[in-house]
Amino acid sequence: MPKKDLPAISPAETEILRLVWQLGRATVQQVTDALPHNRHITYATVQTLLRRLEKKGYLKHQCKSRAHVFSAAIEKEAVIKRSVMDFVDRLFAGDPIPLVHHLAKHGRLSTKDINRLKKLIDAD
Amino acid sequence: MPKKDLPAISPAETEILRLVWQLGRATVQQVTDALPHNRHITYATVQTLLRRLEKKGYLKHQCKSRAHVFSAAIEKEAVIKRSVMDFVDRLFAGDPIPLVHHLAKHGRLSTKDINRLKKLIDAD
DNA sequence: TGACAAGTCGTACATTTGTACGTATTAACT
DNA sequence: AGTTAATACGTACAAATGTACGACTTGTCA
Repeated sequence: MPKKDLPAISPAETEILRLVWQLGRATVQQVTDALPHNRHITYATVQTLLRRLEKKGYLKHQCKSRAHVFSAAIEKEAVIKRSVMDFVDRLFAGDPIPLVHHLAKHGRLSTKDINRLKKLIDAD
Repeated sequence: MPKKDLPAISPAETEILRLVWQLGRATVQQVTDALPHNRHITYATVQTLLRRLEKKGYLKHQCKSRAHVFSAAIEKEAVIKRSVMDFVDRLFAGDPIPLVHHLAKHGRLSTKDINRLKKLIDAD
């Protein structure tokens, strides 16, 4: 059983963590390059965030020549689960329906998406 | 047109703001009483959070005798919209599908809910 | 009319967060 | 072997955050 009490993760850290998940494994440079173009933080900042994520237990790294290659230290699913739950609790008192409803209403979820989801659920 | 650049809202503040929305209008005491029982922060803390929310422009208050009665100063929908968008951007690169999928997979959304949502969307 | 309870207001303070600089180190190329 | 380009590491620091205390104020009730 993995540790249950991970330190909280801040918004900026979350953003960086997601990039590492997306890249699978990545150096500071690669994460920096993967930032959205409208997001302006320096290499050094990304580095700090990665270090903090590692200290908190979310990431680990191995050395590939001079550079550190970061990758997930704990299951992405677990992190997402907690993040989503926290978010839904805070903003929607724990009820996810209004959240999904909101997404649907604001054009972020199409009827097609809904059908897709239905299939996903039925497949369980 | 209302102000577009509201100061960011912190997690603890979000929690309190939601309670005010839920209560409609409420005193510090009422918000404190409305906290989940496992949530242990004092009256004074709630008060500080409410004050900050007001300074940031999310709440306003009127005086009812000795007590301040707080209520929303800007549309709840707008706040939720921004919060959800930020959250989805950070954790899911802006794609809401994985979020809903996650909710579905973890028993927080039933097939019935999905159907309800479908109706909601179709009704638009 | 004087005490009390309820409430606000100013303030505090340790921690976390966001952002980053400069220095030391080292692989690699000339 | 010396220079360079890349990288980590220690450190910084203002602002935001989470949490709360104590002093002052005032409506209320005996």
